[in-house]
Amino acid sequence: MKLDDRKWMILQAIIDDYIMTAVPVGSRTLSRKEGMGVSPATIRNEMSDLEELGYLDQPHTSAGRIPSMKAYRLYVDQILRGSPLSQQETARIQTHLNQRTAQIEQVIRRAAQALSDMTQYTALVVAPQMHTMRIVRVQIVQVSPQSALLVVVTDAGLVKDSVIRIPEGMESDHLYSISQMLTEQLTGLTLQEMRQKFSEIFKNLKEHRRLLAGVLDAMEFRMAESETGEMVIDGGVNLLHYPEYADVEKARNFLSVLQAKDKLYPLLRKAGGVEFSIRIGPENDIPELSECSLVTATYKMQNDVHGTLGIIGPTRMNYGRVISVLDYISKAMSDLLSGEN
Amino acid sequence: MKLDDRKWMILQAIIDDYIMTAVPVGSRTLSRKEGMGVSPATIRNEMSDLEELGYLDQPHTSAGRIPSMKAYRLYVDQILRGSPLSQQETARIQTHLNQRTAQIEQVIRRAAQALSDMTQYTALVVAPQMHTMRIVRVQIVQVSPQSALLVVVTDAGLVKDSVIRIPEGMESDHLYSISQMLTEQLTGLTLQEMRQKFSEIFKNLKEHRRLLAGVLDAMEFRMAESETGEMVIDGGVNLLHYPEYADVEKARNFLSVLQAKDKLYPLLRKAGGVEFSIRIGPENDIPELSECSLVTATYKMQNDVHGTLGIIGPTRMNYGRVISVLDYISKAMSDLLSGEN
DNA sequence: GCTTAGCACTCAACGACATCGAGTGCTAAC
DNA sequence: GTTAGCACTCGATGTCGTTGAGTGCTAAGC
Repeated sequence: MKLDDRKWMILQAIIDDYIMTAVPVGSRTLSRKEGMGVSPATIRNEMSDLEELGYLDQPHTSAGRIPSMKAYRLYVDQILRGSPLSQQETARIQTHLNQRTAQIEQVIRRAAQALSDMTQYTALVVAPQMHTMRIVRVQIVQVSPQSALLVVVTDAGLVKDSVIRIPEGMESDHLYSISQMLTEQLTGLTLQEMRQKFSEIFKNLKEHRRLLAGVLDAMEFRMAESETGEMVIDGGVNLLHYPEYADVEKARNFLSVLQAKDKLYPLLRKAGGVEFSIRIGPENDIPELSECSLVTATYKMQNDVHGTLGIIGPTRMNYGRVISVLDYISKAMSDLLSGEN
Repeated sequence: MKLDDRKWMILQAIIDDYIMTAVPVGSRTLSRKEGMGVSPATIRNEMSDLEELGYLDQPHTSAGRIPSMKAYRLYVDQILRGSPLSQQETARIQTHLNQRTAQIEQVIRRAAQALSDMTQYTALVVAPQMHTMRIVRVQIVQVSPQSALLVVVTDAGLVKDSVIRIPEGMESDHLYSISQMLTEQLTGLTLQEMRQKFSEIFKNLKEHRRLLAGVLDAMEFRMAESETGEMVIDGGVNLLHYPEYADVEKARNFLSVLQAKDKLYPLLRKAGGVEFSIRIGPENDIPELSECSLVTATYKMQNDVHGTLGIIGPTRMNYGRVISVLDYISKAMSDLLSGEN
């Protein structure tokens, strides 16, 4: 099953060429290439072997060969760890990221922009999952007679806020003491655990039931939101530049999948944790994306909380480069998000 | 220049048909239609007249006619005020909007979803311009030793917040009194006027320069953001369903324009204020959108602050329906946003 | 025994060409 | 003023041969 050196070289050359051109590559083309000191005929023999081994596919009899999914898999496992980025490129990424990025939401959005800009594929970035974080502080700030801002700070340094309604006639001092109490009671709990605790709190503080119900409601809503909502997609249009999507039908399907964030989300989540994950073609479970590959990496915040960022592109994507870019940006994000906030 | 009844009826029939099918309509097709008691030949004569008057175009000699921009203009001016929506439809819109929509950002996002869902075109919604609003309250809430949440409440009921860094060792009480002072000083000012006032404040409170600089910075940033950033687009992919975008090139161009929000923004702004604005084809200034029409409406918040919502679709769009939907949703939004918050 | 030249074969892509049909404009009859 | 009839236009569609890149196989060469 192991490929000898020449087979491997030829396979690599085919993949490289196909990544560039998206056109099936034939023996002549290949033999003309630099450093390939053999005739087309020889290459044909080797290609024939490679096809039998399952590394090459032939769209139709009189066309060249294209790499199979198995070939990409091998290639990717071998190649992993792309060449480092040039000074220029890292600089370009930094200008993306360095634009006043205090809030996480912004960091995420900018990272997605940087990713799609640098790779010309479609970028996905998901925020860290909130329910693994622990509450550090809860504060309710009145902003009008009928509304207040609920601020929740977590141990990952994340600040989430939502406007809630409050019963008319609520006094500011009151809100303050309730905030104190909530902070005291909820500190150290995950948002999940918080839910149980709340029923307890409800019993003790009947008179503020309406207010507390609003608070709980808002927190739950935020959690639910972060199950699917906190994902940024950038550069969906990029893929329309590639011949794979010369057909509007396909283009539309692809873009529709991007729209359905709730389907995409589990895919990204699943890859979380490990440093890099590469899923080629049908390896990802969404049928509409069976002609795409998904490459993901992980970024970290404080206290082991982590999020995922990734690239979707055609299976023939430039894996080396994508990995380099993901590597760099994930590190940059981790630095931005854990050092401070 | 005024069209007699029959010409007008024929023109209308042509437009209706073309809106449905996107195929040039010929005299035979037209004469077969219900209520059109004349022969193809007669219609041909009328069409010939209409073409001379500039209401019809002919893509090529042996094809049917398509309505010109001038025809749409006439049609739209005549038709304005579409038929009201059915019970079912309004219900559908309400399920979109009624999903726990406290914050403006959410109302806007949901409205965009509702718009694109109901029309199957592309929806745009821009937030009200911040710099016309007046400050009602400023509050700084500490969330960690080095950071705080800056909350600004405006007279339109809008709440904007941003995380800012604060000098280490800042006391909570201090932040409170500074908040008080800022509220006092800035109340009633527009965000624009606020800037001048700030230099004054700077002089009086030298010791808190760093903090105040952070506050000013964040407020300015939010303002700048709201110049272009606060626009939501939904259903960009919808247009790919129409034959106008069967060509990927065109589809890509269109989607790219949507990406460039800063170009789109002035277009929407320009239409603000008036109840409805319809710009057909080249009437809007973006060349890439010369085959599209833009229909916009206005929604209101408290104190004369208003935002814009609109639909982009092919010139042959179903104007009647679009206007009905815009009308309904803009009113619903106004209700949601001015009644409360 | 591997490499390569030669050759017959395959097949998508492309262009030329005929056909088809929806649609037009014009004229003459109603 | 309306309509039937007719010749004409022209994009769309389909057929068919041609082209050329590519293959597999065989036999000669190193």
